[in-house]
Parts: sequence; structure tokens; C-alpha cells
Amino acid sequence: MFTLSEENYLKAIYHLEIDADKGISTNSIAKKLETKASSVTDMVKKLSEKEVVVYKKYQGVKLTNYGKKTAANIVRKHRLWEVFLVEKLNFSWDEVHDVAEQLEHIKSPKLINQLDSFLGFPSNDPHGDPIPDKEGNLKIIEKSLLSTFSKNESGVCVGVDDSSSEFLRYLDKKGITLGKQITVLEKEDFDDSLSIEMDNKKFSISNKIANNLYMKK
Amino acid sequence: MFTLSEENYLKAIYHLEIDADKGISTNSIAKKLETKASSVTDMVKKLSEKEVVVYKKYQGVKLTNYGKKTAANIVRKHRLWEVFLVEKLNFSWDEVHDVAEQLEHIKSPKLINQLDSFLGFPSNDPHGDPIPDKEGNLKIIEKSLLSTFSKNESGVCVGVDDSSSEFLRYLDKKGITLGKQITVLEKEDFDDSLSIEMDNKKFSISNKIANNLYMKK
DNA sequence: ATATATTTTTAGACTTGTCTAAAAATATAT
DNA sequence: ATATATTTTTAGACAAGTCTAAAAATATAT
Repeated sequence: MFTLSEENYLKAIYHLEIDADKGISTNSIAKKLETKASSVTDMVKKLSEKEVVVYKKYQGVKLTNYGKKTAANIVRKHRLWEVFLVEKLNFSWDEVHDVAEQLEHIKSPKLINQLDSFLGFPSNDPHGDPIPDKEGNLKIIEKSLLSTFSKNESGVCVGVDDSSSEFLRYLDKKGITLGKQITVLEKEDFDDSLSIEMDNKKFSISNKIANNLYMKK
Repeated sequence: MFTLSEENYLKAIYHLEIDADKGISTNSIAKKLETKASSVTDMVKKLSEKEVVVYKKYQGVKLTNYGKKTAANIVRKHRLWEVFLVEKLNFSWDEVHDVAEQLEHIKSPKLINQLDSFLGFPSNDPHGDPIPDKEGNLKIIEKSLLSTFSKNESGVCVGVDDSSSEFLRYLDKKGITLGKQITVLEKEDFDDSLSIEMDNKKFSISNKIANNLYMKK
């Protein structure tokens, strides 16, 4: 069994490992959890004791298989709760994160399995992120940032990189939601902004936005 | 804002105050929370600092209005989650307690209000206990223990006193659920057991059982 | 390759919530 | 009313998780 704090560390390391394949540095964990490097060192030793990470001084950490599975289960809970909040309790996608952050720590296998079934076994959360299965496996889908599209390319919005309230509310304002078909009409060289077409309407978005939108071609 | 531990103390004191009207003793809190009297003294001082209880050395504690409201809100959350687990996730009434004990500490007013609405604003939890409203008010209903019924008296089961799994599973086995009409046919003097009629069937139950069943006449 | 900067770890301290053992206050019994 | 028992509080300790400041290791730059 893991404490709330241990679970948060596991989840942070899990997320960091997804984009970086090498050992995860003490500092990167500290940054992600908004804590101090010294605290990370302390905790990492405990996690190593519990055999969820491999840790060698000054070399960073790496999740063991057991650690990966444990972390994936926390992420699974987080994302299922997010679906619940949006689908059943009328939360909008920019409001779910903080609550799911609490709910993910509830311990009850029955609860999460029943919730999964109640929600119809969803495969993605409200931000398009995949929900790990019971064994902790993630189905990675082919996706690319809208900012990488070239002129006249077209695709469907399947996810967001940044899940901050500000960004999500901006998307709401523009009518950009998961499932929307978007076509790049023009790329501006000087600021990398894009002219796009969506719902038969044309408008332009900045590079910063395009750089946070995942598309399926 | 209150810590998990503080919330548990508040809830314990709240429940103890419901049947005892005087100051709640250190020992009774310790017993309820399965902790030591010295720990209770420590915590009670903190709660007193936070103005949720009035505490005088050796005199026990009493919730302030603010404390009562805070505690009622935790109970409200607990009972709403219990309804959710039974009605939506197919938990049986003997399985909900431990999970609700965790869920009651989730902090999000929107969550609990939406949950309330999603459940259709229930007034009682799966054990028949009333759910406090947003202001912390409890609607106390008129109810009496089946053990106090006299011969030929009849009523509807509206709650249980003991919510232990063992007791609830016994009731399931006998088919006794909330809403069932029960008539006392006979009272045995030597062991205070009752012969009752329910669903056109006659059977007998011990005094211990009758002493844990709340009825509405 | 050596000096400098950065990262990581260690050492020691602090907070929260708990405990044991002993002291103090209150309650009970004869 | 005095002795005895019970309850409550205090004092001091401990574990978990965090922090600051200093030391040690590693990385970077010229």
C-alpha cells in the first residue's frame, strides 16, 4: 500500500518517463511536484526500498515494472474520474483536474471497476488522453501537433497537450473540441500562426495554440 | 480548511453528540476513533483553537455552531456517496461504508452539489439515515426500535442502528430491507425474541436483531 | 585540463499526528 | 470523609514528510 505522497511521486515519475526515456532526474521531479530536490531524494529512497523504482545516487530513477503498473493504476483512476465528472456531473473539461487529483487516491478496486463499467468502459478522458486498462497497459494512438501540419493538411482534434484551465477555456470560446475536423489553409512565416477552417468557418490561431493541439490525420 | 484527521474527530464528536446531550468525554472519542485518550486531548486543543469545539480541561468538548455545520457537511458527503455507490455502482448496503469513509474527505463544493442533483436529491442513505442539507440541517424522522413494539403492532422498516456488514448481511438473508412492512405476532418473555410477519411469511427474530431495526409506525 | 556552474545528496531542523508513562484531577465506594 | 479507582492531561518520544544550508558529485566552458 502506498501513501498519498508516494502515489504522487509515482505518478510524476510515470508522466516524466513517457516523454523522456532515460533516468528521471531529481530536479525534474522536484519541478513537476513543486517541491525541493532534497525532498525528492528522501522520497526516492523510500520508493526504492519499496521496489517501485530503481535508484542509484546521482543517476536519477526509473520505474520498475511493478512501479509502472502501480502508477498506471493511479492514472487510470484519475482519468476515469474525469470522465465521470464531465459525463455524469456536468463538469466542463477545464474544471475536472483538481477534483480528479483527489479522487485518484481513493482505494477500492471494486469502486474503480464498477465506475469503469458505469461509464461504458471509456478509452479516453475528456482531454483525449488514453485510459490505462486494469493491467496498466496504455493504447498509444497516432497523433501529431497541429503546428506540424503543412498547408492544406486536414485532421481531427484528438487531444490537448496543455490541460490548463486558461487554454481549455480559450478552446471552448473558439468552439474547438475533441472530434472537430480542422484544415490548415495558410501558415504565416513571421509568427507561425495558422489560418484554419473548422465548421465551415475560417479563422486564425497562434502557434502557441497549434502547438498544444493533438490531431489525427 | 481541515485536515483528514481533524475531519474524523469532528465527525466522531458530531455522532456522539446526537445521542448524548452533555459534553463529550475524551474517552468516548478515543473509543470511537480507536485511538488513545492522550491523542484526543492533543487534537481537541487544536479543534478548540480553530473554534469548532468548546473545550475546558476535564470537562469534555461540545461542538460550536460552526463545528456542527462543518461536521454535518462531512456526514452529508458520506451519505450522498453511499447512495451513489448503491444506486449507481451496484454496491450492496454492507459494502459502502469503508469507501464512503474515504470519499467523504474529497473537497469540492461543486462535486457534492452536482452529485446530490445527479442522485435526485435523496433524503436518506441506504441504511435509512437522513442526509443533512447544504446548511447542515437534519430532518429527524419519528422512528422506534422494533424491540419496543407490542404484540400486534405493525410498522415499516426505515433504518438500522448497527450498520456492520454482518448485521446487514443477516438482514439480506432474511429479506428484511428498508420499506418492508413488519407485524409483531408474538413476544417471547424468556428471551425477548419476536415472532413477526413480513411478506405474508411468519418467522422469528432475536431481540438483538429487533433492537437494531428502526420502524415507523 | 582546470575552473566554474549546476545538480544532487546529506545533515539537521520543524510540523502533524500519534504513542507511552507518569502526574493531576475527578469520580466512586465504603 | 477518606481511600481507591478512573479519567484526563502533561511531558517527552517517534515516524512521515517536508524544508534550509552546506557538502559532495557531476557537468560545462574556456
